[in-house]
Amino acid sequence: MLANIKVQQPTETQCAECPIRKMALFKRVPEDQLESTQDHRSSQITFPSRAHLYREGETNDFVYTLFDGCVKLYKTLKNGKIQGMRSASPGDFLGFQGDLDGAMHHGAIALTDTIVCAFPKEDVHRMLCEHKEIASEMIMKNAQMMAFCQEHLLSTGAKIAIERIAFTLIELNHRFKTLLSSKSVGQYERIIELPLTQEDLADAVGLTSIHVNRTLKQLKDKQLISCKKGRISVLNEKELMLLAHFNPDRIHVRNIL
Amino acid sequence: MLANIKVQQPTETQCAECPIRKMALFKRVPEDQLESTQDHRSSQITFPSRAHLYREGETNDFVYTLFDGCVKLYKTLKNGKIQGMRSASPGDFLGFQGDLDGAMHHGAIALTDTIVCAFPKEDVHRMLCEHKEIASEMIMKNAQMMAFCQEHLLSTGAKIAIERIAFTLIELNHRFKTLLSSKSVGQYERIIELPLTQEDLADAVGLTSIHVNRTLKQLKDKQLISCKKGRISVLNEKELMLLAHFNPDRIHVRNIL
DNA sequence: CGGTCCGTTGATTGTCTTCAAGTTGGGTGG
DNA sequence: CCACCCAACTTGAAGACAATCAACGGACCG
Repeated sequence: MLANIKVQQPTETQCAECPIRKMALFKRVPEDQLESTQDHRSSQITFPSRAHLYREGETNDFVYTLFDGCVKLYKTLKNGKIQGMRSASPGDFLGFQGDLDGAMHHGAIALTDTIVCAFPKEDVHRMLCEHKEIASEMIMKNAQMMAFCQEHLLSTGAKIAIERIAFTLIELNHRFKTLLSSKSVGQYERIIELPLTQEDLADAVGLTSIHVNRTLKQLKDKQLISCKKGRISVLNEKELMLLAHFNPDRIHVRNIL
Repeated sequence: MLANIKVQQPTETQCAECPIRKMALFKRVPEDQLESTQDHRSSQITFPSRAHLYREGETNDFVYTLFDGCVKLYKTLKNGKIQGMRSASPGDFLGFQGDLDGAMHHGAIALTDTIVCAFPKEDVHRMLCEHKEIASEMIMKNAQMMAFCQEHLLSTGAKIAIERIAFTLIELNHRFKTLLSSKSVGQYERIIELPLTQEDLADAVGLTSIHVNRTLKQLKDKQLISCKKGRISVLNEKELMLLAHFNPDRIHVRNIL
């Protein structure tokens, strides 16, 4: 469970000042009510890279809003094969599933040092009832996750290796780029280093890391990406988007509720 | 068999009498308020087999609760390849996506003659705000759809052909079985004919229909299934579940909100 | 009776996996 | 500082699995 290495922040960010709130679950909670939502929050917790937030098949008492970092959500088969569900980025809501009290349907492992805001699951029901802004936002977040999951499924089921890999890279790159450009008013690193090992990428796209390695080489030869240990960077977004059949409008959707 | 349980309603079913309401979006709306939700409903609509409820890339003014029948939800790539997202069954909520007014991210085509309850999209916002029971149910339905989509992704990304096919068949069979046993208090056809052509199944699992045909032959040889034109039946659930790595508790989850 | 949709089968090709060995680079402890 | 270690990455060769190409059968329908 939480027994992992967790460190309390010396000073916790207050919800009212939270820089990612505009993309998190409390987006629509009026400023003057934030104090009460904050009561639900048990704490900010940090996880070092490669630590588990929770494990597949085990129960976990918290849900999280990802505050900073990158977290791999994945499932496994009994034969050991892994399928990545999503590389979560700041603002993502983690750990919610239909049977809140049951064993987790997937695992979550930090790809970088990570900070999350934790909420006891027992409060989730109350939060959703008391704040219909949260319920609305939950519906929208879920719709976004659904859109992503379906594009991921399309990618995995109907594209060839190089297209799938291009898709996963360009989607994550696009997501981080949007985040960074909204955080820092000015400019941001034009080239982002995605915190993925080739094996993480292999899990995400449903291929072996060996074949991912060979395919990445093709992409490097075409100057579309660059790699170093545990990092992959997108160099040519336009070409990758074409290769990937990537349309940001299908995934990164503006909310309507 | 599916075709038999469908009853064409000469007069439209009233929400208060709706036999599938307990699994639909209005599950929790108090009896005495049903009249107002009914006002939102524009009509029951029937679609013949192989008609589109809506098409990918086009806009559509309604969302639907599937009342009777089976509907294939799918996406396509520009090269023509199709990936099935889900075979929807009665109680499923269709056509909702984050950008309600935008072009549909997926298409929906009837696999059998189908009856849906249609709701104008412009009322969706109001419905969710006015009835928090609907909002809650929406959140739960979405969690279920998410769980399914993720299992489907796991299946597509990490299993071999025979396992994927077994998974898709046993999952759909299990879903229909649950529906039928709750509809008819007494017994139901023990063997269900799933309304899938081999090509539909191929789309769902991300394989060619030729390879699906060969794999189905293996399953027939093992007496696990039987086929006729446009119908596939599960004969040995237990064996198929093992083959498929299928765990109903991961997908067909009891609600908690 | 011809047409069409769905299913079946064979032969061939190609993508991806598996097995098997390296190599590189960062980190650690002597 | 160097030696060592380990995880991540790289490369080659062989084989498995699924796609493609091609042809045919059978049921249903107008």
